[in-house]
This record gives sequence, structure tokens and C-alpha cells, in this order.
Amino acid sequence: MSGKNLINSCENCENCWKGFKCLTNAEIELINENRYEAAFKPGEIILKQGAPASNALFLAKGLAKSYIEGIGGKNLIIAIFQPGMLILSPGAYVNSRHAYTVSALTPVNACFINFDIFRQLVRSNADFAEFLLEDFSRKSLISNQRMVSLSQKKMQGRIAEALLNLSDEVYRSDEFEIVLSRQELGEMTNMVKESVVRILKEMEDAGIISAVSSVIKIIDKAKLKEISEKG
Amino acid sequence: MSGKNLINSCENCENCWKGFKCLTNAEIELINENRYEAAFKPGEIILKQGAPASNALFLAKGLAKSYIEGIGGKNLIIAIFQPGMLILSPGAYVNSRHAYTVSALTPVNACFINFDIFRQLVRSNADFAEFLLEDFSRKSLISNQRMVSLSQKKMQGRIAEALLNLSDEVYRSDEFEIVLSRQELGEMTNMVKESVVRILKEMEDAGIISAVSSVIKIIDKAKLKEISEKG
DNA sequence: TTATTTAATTGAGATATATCAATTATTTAA
DNA sequence: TTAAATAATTGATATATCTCAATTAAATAA
Repeated sequence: MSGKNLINSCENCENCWKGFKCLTNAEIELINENRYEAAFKPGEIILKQGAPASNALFLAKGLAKSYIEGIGGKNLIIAIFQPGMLILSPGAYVNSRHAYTVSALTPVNACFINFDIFRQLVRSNADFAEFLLEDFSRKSLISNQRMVSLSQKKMQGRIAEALLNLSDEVYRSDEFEIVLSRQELGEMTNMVKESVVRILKEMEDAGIISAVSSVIKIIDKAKLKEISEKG
Repeated sequence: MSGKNLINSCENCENCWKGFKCLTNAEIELINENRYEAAFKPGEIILKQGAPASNALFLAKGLAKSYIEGIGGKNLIIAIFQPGMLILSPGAYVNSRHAYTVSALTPVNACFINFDIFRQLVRSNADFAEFLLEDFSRKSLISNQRMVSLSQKKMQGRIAEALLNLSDEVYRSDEFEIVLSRQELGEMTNMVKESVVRILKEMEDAGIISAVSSVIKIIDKAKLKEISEKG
């Protein structure tokens, strides 16, 4: 962690969580005065599964992954976090422990806010609370969707879904330089890296994508969607 | 649906959602005056995936299952609901659509409360809002846990986990008459009914459980836990 | 009660996916 | 810039799980 390129104030932060729009100036100021910003290098751990969940976290810059360290050390990537996103471990409201590990995929700047202060704002500002409930709900819908994908889709469908998701939600482009290794792509889609390589090649041979090392280009998006939906 | 054996009032309801404890008498009264109670027979659908999510639902009596109707009509059971539980489709706060179907496993009595009223209470009562956030968080933790189980455990581990869960959380006994068919046990653990039968038999042969038609008895709980944890 | 439907069980064979081992690229560090 | 480490790729084989088809048991309706 180093302290360079810090944000001056929450007020003029372009990447603040949308929920902050519900806050009064005084409340924003409270957050601004109580936040701690830190910079992480790629690969560094930002939150560790099992550690105390005493902060809410906001990603100001960069990309991060959350993943559950599962059985026999096998990881399952839960989400890719982008600037503007709230990272609030569900354990915060339950057992005060992080349910997953979060680590930086690129250089990351993140703001930590003490959970007690965050919680107080939730209690005192109904719009803010409702925004948080919406955020939780959205994540729950995504989580249900992923449960179905992981359990019902075959490898092709899972990879297709992951690529579409990266294209639509993360990189917002049909061509992108992916920061995830084949191993990590496997941890997102529940397959071993060798299978990821094989499926990507299969799709390349079929003219659906191009995947030259880390640059992925979606050529036939309609076909990719079909593979994703059919499973 | 029929209207017999209805509850007189939320105040003296033994199976009310614990979140109601946060409400004032006036708020309880508001709910009581605006609730609609209905009785369902086993197999009947209580909420339908995709239909408008305009109510919060409370289970007053019986058991219900929530399940996602997935790819090619394949179901994934998300949860077993018991009396006292809140059934609030995560879509309520997002797209006003039910993310899953809920159907009765036994005779069920359920109370419907208009979501606008429920939402108003969340906005006006911070303790209630916080209780709801806790409820959502708890479900999120369970959901993460299940995602790992479904994707990383082998069939034996998934069945072991399901049996332990039914024993600990639903029936609260090591011997119970299960209301789920082998097919449904498969929809909980992501396997075909034939595999469920084979694994149950295997565990019976190993002296870990006894499973005579619908009566399941856990004989060696320690061993079952070990199978569940090892995966 | 008997007939009919539905659920549970069993076995044989097919398939998706993992594992293992070897090779080649690509990064990173010296 | 070269050496060392890490990541990607490929092929051969093993394994978990599903599919299909047949049979039996249990539940429901006539």
C-alpha cells in the first residue's frame, strides 16, 4: 500500500458510490473525514476471508476480484469490482467476518469507511438505506443467476456467459485486454485452466471470438449469446 | 386457496417474522390491517417466477420451497422456508419481478403484505430496516456457501450437506420424514434423481444413515459432517 | 379393492470434464 | 540480456455423473 494520487474529497470524487447521492452535505462530510484511502498493487489482498469486517470499502480506481477460498484451496471468483462499486462483505451485518477475499487485479485505489459510521448513516437516512437494500438485492439476483449457470450450463455456456459479462459490464467493449489469467477465468466459471484453453480455442476455431494471449475480441456476439443462453 | 384456520392478529401470532419485534404497536397494527392470509395445498404455487413482486410474504404455517426454473425446465431449489420466515423476492427492490417460484411442500398458511407498505415501514423504522439488511446478509452468506458447495463438492458431499441442513435447520431432529422427493433432493443438490438414490444407498450400506422411503435417520452424524466438509 | 398413475430403484452404457505429464510461450528478475 | 519463474497449451487417459431403459414399489383414483 502506498499513499500516492489520493482523492481530495468525496464531494468531487467522480467514482463515488451512487448511494452517496442520497446523503446530505453534512453526511458526505462525515464520510470524507472518516475515510482512509489506500493504494494496492496488482495481486495484493485488500480484504481477507475470515478477517474482521470492520469497514465498508469503495473502489475509487482499478479492478478487483472477490473470491471464496473453497474446498482444498480451490477458489471461486464471486465478482469483479469496478470503480464506483461498494464492497460490503455480507458478514458485516451478521458475524463481522469477511465472507470472501478481495484482491487487486490492477493498481487499485480504495477508500475504507468504518462500518459503524456507515451503519449509522444507513440508520439515519432512509434513502441511503433503501439504496443499500437495492444494492444487496441486485447482488442477490446476480448470485441466483450464477448459481443456475454454474450448476446447469456446460463449459461452453459458462465461458460464453463470462466473456459476455466482461464485455458488457466490465470493459464495455467487444475487444478488451483481459486482466484475468486462464486460471482465473476457470475460477470464475468453475473449470480447470486446461478446459478454459480448450473451450477458448474451440470458439476461436468456430470464428466466434479471437483470443490471442490476453487480448480477447468478440466476433460473433449473437452466437456467443446463443451459446450462453442454451447452456 | 381456502380461508380456514386464519390468524386473528399479528400481535398474538406465534410464528411472526422476528423483524416485527422492531415495530411499534401502531406499525404492527398497520401490517395487521393490510395483510391477506391464504392457505395453500401441497404442490400449489405461492409465487411464480417472473410474476410481479408486489407483496412481501410471511409463512405462518407449513413448509415451502423456492426454486429457480432454469435452463431447459431444470429446477434449482434455492431454499426451504419455514414458519416465521420472510419471503421477499430480491426482485422487489430491483425489477418488481419474482426471481424464483415458491410452492407449498405441506399445507401452508401465508400472509401477504403489500410491498409498498412494507417498504414504507423499512423507510420509517431504522431497526426494522437494519433487521431486513441482516436478513438479506444472512441469505447472501448462505447463497455464497451454496455456490461453493454446488461447484466444488462431489455428489456425496452435496447430499451429506443437504441432509445435515434438513436435520439441523428444518426438522431439528436426526430422524425425520422428509417431504422432498428424490427428484427434489436432486434439485437441491444439482444431481439427477437416480444419482440421489445411489448415493443414499451407498451411505446406507456404509451405516451412516438409514433411508426407508421417506423416513431418513442420521446414524453417524460425525461421519456425515466429514463427508460434507471434505466435499 | 383394483386399476392407474407416480415415484423409486437398478444396471449398462455414454459423455462431460478433470487429471497428469510434457512442451512451449511469456513475464519477471538478476 | 540472459536466466528463472510463471502461464499457456496440447495430448492421453481417468473419473464423476448423466442418460436411457427396464423394473418394482408406493400412492392415488375409480
